[in-house]
Amino acid sequence: MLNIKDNVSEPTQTEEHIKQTAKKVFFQKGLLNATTQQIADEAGVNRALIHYYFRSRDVLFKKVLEEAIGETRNKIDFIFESDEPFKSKISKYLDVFIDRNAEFPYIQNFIITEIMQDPEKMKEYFSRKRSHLMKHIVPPLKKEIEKGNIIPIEPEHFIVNMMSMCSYPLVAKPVIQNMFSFDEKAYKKFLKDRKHVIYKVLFNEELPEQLQ
Amino acid sequence: MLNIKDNVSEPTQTEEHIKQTAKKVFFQKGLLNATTQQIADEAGVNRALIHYYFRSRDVLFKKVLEEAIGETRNKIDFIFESDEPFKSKISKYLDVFIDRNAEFPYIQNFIITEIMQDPEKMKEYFSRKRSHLMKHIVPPLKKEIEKGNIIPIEPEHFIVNMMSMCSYPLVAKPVIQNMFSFDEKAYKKFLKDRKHVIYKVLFNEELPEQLQ
DNA sequence: GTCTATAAAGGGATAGAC
DNA sequence: GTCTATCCCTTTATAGAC
Repeated sequence: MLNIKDNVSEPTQTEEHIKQTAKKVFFQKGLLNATTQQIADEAGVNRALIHYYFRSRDVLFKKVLEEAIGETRNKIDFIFESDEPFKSKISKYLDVFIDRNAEFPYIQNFIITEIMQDPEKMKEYFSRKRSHLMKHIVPPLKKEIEKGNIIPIEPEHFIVNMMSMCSYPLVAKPVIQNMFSFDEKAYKKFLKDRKHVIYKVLFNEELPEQLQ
Repeated sequence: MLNIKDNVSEPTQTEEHIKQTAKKVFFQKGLLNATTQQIADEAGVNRALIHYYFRSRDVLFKKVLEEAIGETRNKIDFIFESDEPFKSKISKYLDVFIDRNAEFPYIQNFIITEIMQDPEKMKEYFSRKRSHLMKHIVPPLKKEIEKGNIIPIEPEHFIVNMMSMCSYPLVAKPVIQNMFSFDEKAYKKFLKDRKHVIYKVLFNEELPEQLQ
């Protein structure tokens, strides 16, 4: 009997374990230039196994990055495909975006550095069609502005403001900790407050209790 | 006759040229892991010369980074040591910060990645005393809030909001260009508008004409 | 599937000629 | 000051034993 799984190459436990370890090393630890040896050590496997499963370091890179991007995209699409009010969607988006960036603070750094070294890679990681964020945010934002519920602003600037204020504090964690003499506890507290601060800055009103 | 310059090792033309090239390769091109060969090629000199002038790649790194950080710090200190009104200082700070980030978009990326790989490096790049930004911004910001001129906000969040909205669009240039399908011209126009947008978000009022 | 051994390439650093 | 030649180390990748 023919087993379809033989064709789609069901990942083994070891393969999956290596991938998860690589994700951690690259995006959590920020070791952008981690060697295959480092990843193998961290995963507790022999270095040759990485090549056995992924052929090359580059392929492992791509697999891990695509997976991480895809996960975030799915979460965000799920939020915006619901029929909640716009501000409530944005509130949930802040949660997801902050959480994802807290889990993998170096993923954006990684993307930017990778793309910089070879701009052609952009096309590999992002689809050619217009960003899903644009699609999800621009039309309802314009409507809310027309209705007078949101201070007038170009949608592009609104999106960039939102992403900036979410991403930067997480990406630049060491800089911020140093600047304000934050220990780990103080930094965590600071992050926890960010959601309220960002919501207030974006909409010029307090985050309602039911969205907290 | 004793020449003092012999002691302080006046940089030669070639030495300076290599340093400027390295600055460009690292911070403009974002080639964080540029090899000495790449830098030598870009500068049009022999690779051995880099070692002759700087002994090691690491020393060159540090020199270049310290120089870039120092330049920015001087510009910012100059602004805040004047006796202009607070909002006017912030407006000038936005100019400097956006300009510097536009010139060297990858310097923050570089700092973050370096520090992540060895947190001890933080101490080399930043002085132990409290950040100059804190010193310059926190007291006058509190006063303005008391006077009712600025919407109440924790100074730390104010500073992070400001830095986020300045830095991110420049650091994440390729991401933004892709998301909004911006060509070079559209991206430049977008950046030009940022100053107004950020000022408006920070102070909830339009940027006055005399500060443009 | 997993390991050892080794090939092959790249990159930092230095010695020494000019 | 500048160049060539070379050493040494790291890292990726693969061949082949088990």
